[in-house]
Amino acid sequence: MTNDQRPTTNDQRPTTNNQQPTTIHSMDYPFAPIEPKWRAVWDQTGAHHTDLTKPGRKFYGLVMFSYPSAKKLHIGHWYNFAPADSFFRWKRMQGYNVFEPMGFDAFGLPAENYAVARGVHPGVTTADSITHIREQLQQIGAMYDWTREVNTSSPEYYRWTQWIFLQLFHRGLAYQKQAPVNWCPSCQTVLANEQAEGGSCERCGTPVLKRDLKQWFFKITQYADRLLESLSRLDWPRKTKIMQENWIGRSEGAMISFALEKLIEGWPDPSGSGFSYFEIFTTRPDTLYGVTYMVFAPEHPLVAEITTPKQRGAVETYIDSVHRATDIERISTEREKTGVFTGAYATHPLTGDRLPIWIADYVLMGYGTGAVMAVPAHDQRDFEFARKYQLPIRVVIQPPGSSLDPAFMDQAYEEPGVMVNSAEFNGTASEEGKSAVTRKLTELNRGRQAVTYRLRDWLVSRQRYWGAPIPIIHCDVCGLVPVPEDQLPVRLPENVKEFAPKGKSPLANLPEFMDVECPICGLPAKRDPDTMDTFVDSSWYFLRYLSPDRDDVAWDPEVTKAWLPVDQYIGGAEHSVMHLLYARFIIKALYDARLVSFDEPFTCLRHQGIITHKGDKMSKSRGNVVNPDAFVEKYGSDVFRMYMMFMGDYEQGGDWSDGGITGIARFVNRLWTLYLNHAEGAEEGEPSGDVRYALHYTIQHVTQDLETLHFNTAISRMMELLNGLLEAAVQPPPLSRGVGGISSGQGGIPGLKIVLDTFARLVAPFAPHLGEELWHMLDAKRKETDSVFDQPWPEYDPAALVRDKVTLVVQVNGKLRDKLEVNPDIDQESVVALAKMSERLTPYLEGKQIRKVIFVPGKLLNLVVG
RNA sequence: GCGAAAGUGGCGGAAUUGGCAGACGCGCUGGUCUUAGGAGCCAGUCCUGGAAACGGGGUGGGGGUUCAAGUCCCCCCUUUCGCACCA
Repeated sequence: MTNDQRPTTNDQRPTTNNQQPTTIHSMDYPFAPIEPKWRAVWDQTGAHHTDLTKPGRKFYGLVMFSYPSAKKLHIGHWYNFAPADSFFRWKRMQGYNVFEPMGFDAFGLPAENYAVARGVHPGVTTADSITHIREQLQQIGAMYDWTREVNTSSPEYYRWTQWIFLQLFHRGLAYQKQAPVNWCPSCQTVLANEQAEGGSCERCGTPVLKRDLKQWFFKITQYADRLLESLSRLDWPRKTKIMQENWIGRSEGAMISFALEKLIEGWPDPSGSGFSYFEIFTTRPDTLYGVTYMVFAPEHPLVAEITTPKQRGAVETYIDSVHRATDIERISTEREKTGVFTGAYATHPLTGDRLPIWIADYVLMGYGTGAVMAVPAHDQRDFEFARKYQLPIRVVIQPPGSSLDPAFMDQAYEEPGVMVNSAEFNGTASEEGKSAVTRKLTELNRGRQAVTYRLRDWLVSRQRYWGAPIPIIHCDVCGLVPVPEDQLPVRLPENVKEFAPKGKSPLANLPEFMDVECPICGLPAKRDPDTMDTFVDSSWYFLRYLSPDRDDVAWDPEVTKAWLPVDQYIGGAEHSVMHLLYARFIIKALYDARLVSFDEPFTCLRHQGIITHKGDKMSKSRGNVVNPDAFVEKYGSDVFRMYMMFMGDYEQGGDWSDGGITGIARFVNRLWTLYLNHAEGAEEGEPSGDVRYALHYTIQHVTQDLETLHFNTAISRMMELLNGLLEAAVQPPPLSRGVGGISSGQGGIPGLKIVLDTFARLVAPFAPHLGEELWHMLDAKRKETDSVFDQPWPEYDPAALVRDKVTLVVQVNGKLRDKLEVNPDIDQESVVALAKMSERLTPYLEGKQIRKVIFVPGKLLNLVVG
């Protein structure tokens, strides 16, 4: 960015006498009548109703739908929705057929907790909230196609959520299993792993407990590799992709079989040796010779089988204490590792050594096989444990150029090195050793190459009322029986009195809900009392937006094929893992079932930043919540939304301050005043000179900035244009002013009409009501039903951006010493000649030798002298 | 501990490929109009010396590369976010 390109800078302008404005009537932009007027017109003309049967150049613009957990739309919603709408409106003016839907993620704990707190049925409070929020949403003036609104808590919607569950069930992707799961004692329900990050409930912050319960899972782990692999095809923030990668947590290594010293029923004995085998996963098969003991997770099913009578008491006491600990305590890395010996031994697959088997809480049942080989010399956790319980430490990887003595080690050596004490592998580099050892184990049928993931299956059942009932019937004879599709939806009973959480689903206490006939055998059977995780609802809402009224299918295949995937998805980064990963999984599963023709739902994703207030996240408890309504009422919706865009980088977020909004209000007033005074009778014809340059400069930059969601700088560029126009229109400046300014050379501005028409179109996506109003002010013949949003987005003419004079910076020894007004394609020789003549440069050049000349055409000359 | 991003005036924030640091806005100062001004308009506003012209310094700290560094490299500090015994 160089000054000479700035349309409004005029640093060489001579001071002029103050000339009083003659035509400016200062008055405030009357948003109060104007904004509702245009909203009514848009409603009337169906301006925001997208004809989905004629996609044309389609553009599916999506924001994360709102969560009616309270009655109010908060500033975070505005910050997500309003700038996103500006982007989508711009797309529309670029000629895209834009579809911008809105709906309500109305099921779930927050909505239910809100209802419970007030003793009212969640259906009532939700409907109430939706009514209020919809009104507030309408104030934004966004292009929402309200004819396609969805509400995930309506039977018309959750019927199809249940249908999707059944599709997964039929494909073996929805299954029930008994497992230690996260239990939130406050919400009285189980949670998915993603919702219990760090051991606390994602909703209420309560530490979660482990409970062994039978629950429904979606087999997302089956898609781990594909979820990982197709990330590379997505235009998503790098950070979001990394988070998903980390969450999936692929790691390569080996599965290795260790023999027990006895035979246990149900456990493999492939060699018929009379001993059972168990597997462990390791990423370091090269350290296999350094194993000195084995560790099982306390929950490991073999523990009960192998524990010797002598150790039984200690083992049981230990397991008990582990179960009482919350996950927070258990996973804290601060805490010293604890464990206990089981009395049992395993046999090393290569050396035949006896290895004591311990249980310890640092081994997690949910990862790998729930058992590990312990190599204290080369794994810090094993090292700490071995030191504490005086277990042997055996060095098998030697660091380059030195040797390790276990007696003097104060931490494990985890880096690569050379294998030692490893029989035939001695001297092998550890990296190479990984595959060499795995190969040997494979030959001996005692191991294999393997990949494991951190990702766990998605636990989807919830012991709560306000959700979509799981469409499964439990029959003593037939087992798990899917509810026949023609019987969907399984309606959530409405006349429930006690929906507060009690540890099991409130539905379990309703015989009229629970008791059914088995659809297969006709005998009495029970419904599943649990409801689905809300993230199931939100994993497919973008499909339903396209066919919200269809009661024969979940979505219209033709329309879906034409409109999806979503072209631009905008929402909070807090959904980087959960919602976005779940939705990707559901879409891939539906793709495999040939129910959709795309396997990634969101081609391009961006996150808005977070708006803080006084440095903190806004929250009721901090008392720093900014109420958008107050500002909308005072300044109007356009000013409010533009200020949010102007505050800073959209993807960065920022700190709210009341003061700054006046800057935008002034801008809008000044712009409005300009049109008020000049719209009528503005000079026809083509703009020329500096005005033409400034206009095209603005078009270029606003366009570029919108492309990258840099709303703040786009608005700055428009402010510069306005400042320049006001100066030119109000005070015809002397001819001699600097190149940067707008000068007409006469009283008026030639081509002002075109300038104003273009400006109205530029500002329209940012301030839709204002844009519409300004555009209509320009031509009395324009009907109310004509819309600026049906006008083409202005295009800049590169020729208009070519200047006949540019400011060339002259440096001496890298320091700025002069500026020259020159022809842009002037050559080095001429510039040096000009520089030598410059009086300002004389003191720096006199008596010196020019040793080097650096010339950047049209920009800079640097003379190195000495 | 690991991973990612960021640190620029009183404040929010701008600055293609390294090429005029501080655009735009808030706030502040002075002026103007006014019964009044917390409205509008005009001028000024990184720090520092100077009446000015014009100098000197300056993008978290330290070093380096370069004619030239907010931007590239190395070390350090701080903040935010994410993950956190994942074998």
